Amino acid sequence: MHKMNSKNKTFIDKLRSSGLRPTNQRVEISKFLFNRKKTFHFTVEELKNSMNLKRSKKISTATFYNTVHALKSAGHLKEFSLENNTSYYDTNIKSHHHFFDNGKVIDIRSDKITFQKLPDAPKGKKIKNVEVVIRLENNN
Amino acid sequence: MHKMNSKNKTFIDKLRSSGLRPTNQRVEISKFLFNRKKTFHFTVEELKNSMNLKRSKKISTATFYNTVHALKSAGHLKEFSLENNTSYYDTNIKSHHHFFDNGKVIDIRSDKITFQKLPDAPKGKKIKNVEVVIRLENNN
DNA sequence: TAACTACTTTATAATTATTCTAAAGTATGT
DNA sequence: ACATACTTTAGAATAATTATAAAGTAGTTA
Repeated sequence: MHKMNSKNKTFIDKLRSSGLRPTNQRVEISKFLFNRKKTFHFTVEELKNSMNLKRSKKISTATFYNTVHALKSAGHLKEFSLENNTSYYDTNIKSHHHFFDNGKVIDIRSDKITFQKLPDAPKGKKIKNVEVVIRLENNN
Repeated sequence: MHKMNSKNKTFIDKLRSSGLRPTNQRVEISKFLFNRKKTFHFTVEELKNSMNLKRSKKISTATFYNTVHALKSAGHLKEFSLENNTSYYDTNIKSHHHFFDNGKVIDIRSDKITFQKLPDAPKGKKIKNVEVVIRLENNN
C-alpha cells in the first residue's frame, strides 16, 4: 500500500508513465527534477553530482542514466546538445526557444518568436516542431 | 617554390588562413572538403573513413581532428550537434537552417525562413546569429 | 648543402560521456 | 515464505575526442 499525498503525485506519476516503478532512488531523482518552481537544464553528470553531494548513500551513475532516459522517452524531459558532445536535458518540455551564450543556455518563451515565412516539410513528412537558437556574443 | 594553379587556390588558402601549412595531408583533406559542387555535412569519423578507404598510406586520426578543428576555428567549417554525442561539421558556413529527420540533416536556405517577431538580446549582449531547426516526422 | 629550428604526423595512451553486464538486492503476487 | 520479475550497483566496455611524445619533414640561414 502506498502513501500518496498530492505533493508527491506529479513526479511519481511521471515515473509510472515512463514505465518505471517508483523506487526510492527514482522518486528522489524525479522529485529533484520536477518538484520545483522553475524548469532548468542539466547534464546527467551535473544531476548526479548535485544530488549525491548531499547523500550519504550515493545513487549510482547507471540509475541516473536509466531514469533520465526513461523520463526522456516518455516525454517528461527534452534532450538537446551543445557543441561539446554532452547531452543536456530540459525539464521544460513545452516547445520553446533558446539563447546560447558561450555554453550557457537561456530559455525563450515560445510566444516571443513568430514566423513570417516557413518552408513546407518534404513530401511524406510533416513538421513535428520548430525551434530557434539565437546565438549571442558580447556587445563589443 | 610552390606550383599553385587556380584550381588549388581556394582550399589551400583556407588552410593558410587557418594557420596551417599546406602539407600533403592537409591539402588532401581540404580538397576533399571544399573542392566540390555542393556543401555537405560530416563527422570526423566519416571523413576519415571515406578518405582513407581509397588511400594506401592512411592519414592518421589526429591529423583529421587537428585539421578540422583549425578549419572550424578559422570559420571555414561550422560545427553542430545532434543528440548522439558526436560533432558534425558543415561545409556550408553561411547562416542557414535545418530540417532534422531522425538523425538526417537537410539544409534550408536562409531566405526560406523569415521572422515576424524576435526577442532582444539580454543587456550587454548582441545577436550573433539565428538558426532554426525544424524537426520532421513521418506523415502518419 | 649542412645544420638548425620549428612545425607535422603518427601511434598510442588518456580522457570523457555513455552504455553494457552480471551479480546482488528488493519488491510483488500467490 | 517462494518464485518471479524488476532494480541497483560496481565495474567493464565502447565511442568520440584530446593529449603526448617520438620520429619525420620543411624552411631558413650560413
